[in-house]
Amino acid sequence: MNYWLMKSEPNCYSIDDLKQDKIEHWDGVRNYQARNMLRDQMKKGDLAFFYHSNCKEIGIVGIMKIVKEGYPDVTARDPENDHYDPKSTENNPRWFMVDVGFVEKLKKVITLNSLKQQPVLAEMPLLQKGNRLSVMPVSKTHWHYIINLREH
DNA sequence: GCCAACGTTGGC
DNA sequence: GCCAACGTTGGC
Repeated sequence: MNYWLMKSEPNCYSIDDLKQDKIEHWDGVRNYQARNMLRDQMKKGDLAFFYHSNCKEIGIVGIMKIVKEGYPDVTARDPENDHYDPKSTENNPRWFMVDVGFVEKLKKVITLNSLKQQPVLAEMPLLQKGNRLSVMPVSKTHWHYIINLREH
């Protein structure tokens, strides 16, 4: 069982959207490192933090689970889509997505700032300088530590 | 294969 | 809106 953190800009797609949709494709990832994780490493049943980036209250806002493993991201082949990539073809798809299911919305956002205050989490990829990956792994230790920071 | 130019991400 | 950090592109 693996743990992940996945970023989304809430004005694009937020935890409230997922709460409403219950299950949604996690499409639009156009970075090879992130693509490889979506395609090769994410397994059904894995859990992931939903992270709001580029917004007023930056941080972890919820929990979701992987309900469908990596398959070709169809938005790459849609010329109308913002993430259209003409180099991705049906026989040789370049980009992948997974399906995620809503698990819970946190009562209170665990802010990026508060994560930075935790020495235990210093090694998290999320907190490393210049890390812009929109999908990244979370260690089991870090996962449980963060889970315990939740307010009930 | 190098690297300059450019685009994007995302915190502040 | 700024800008640092990083990825990608493409000429050579």
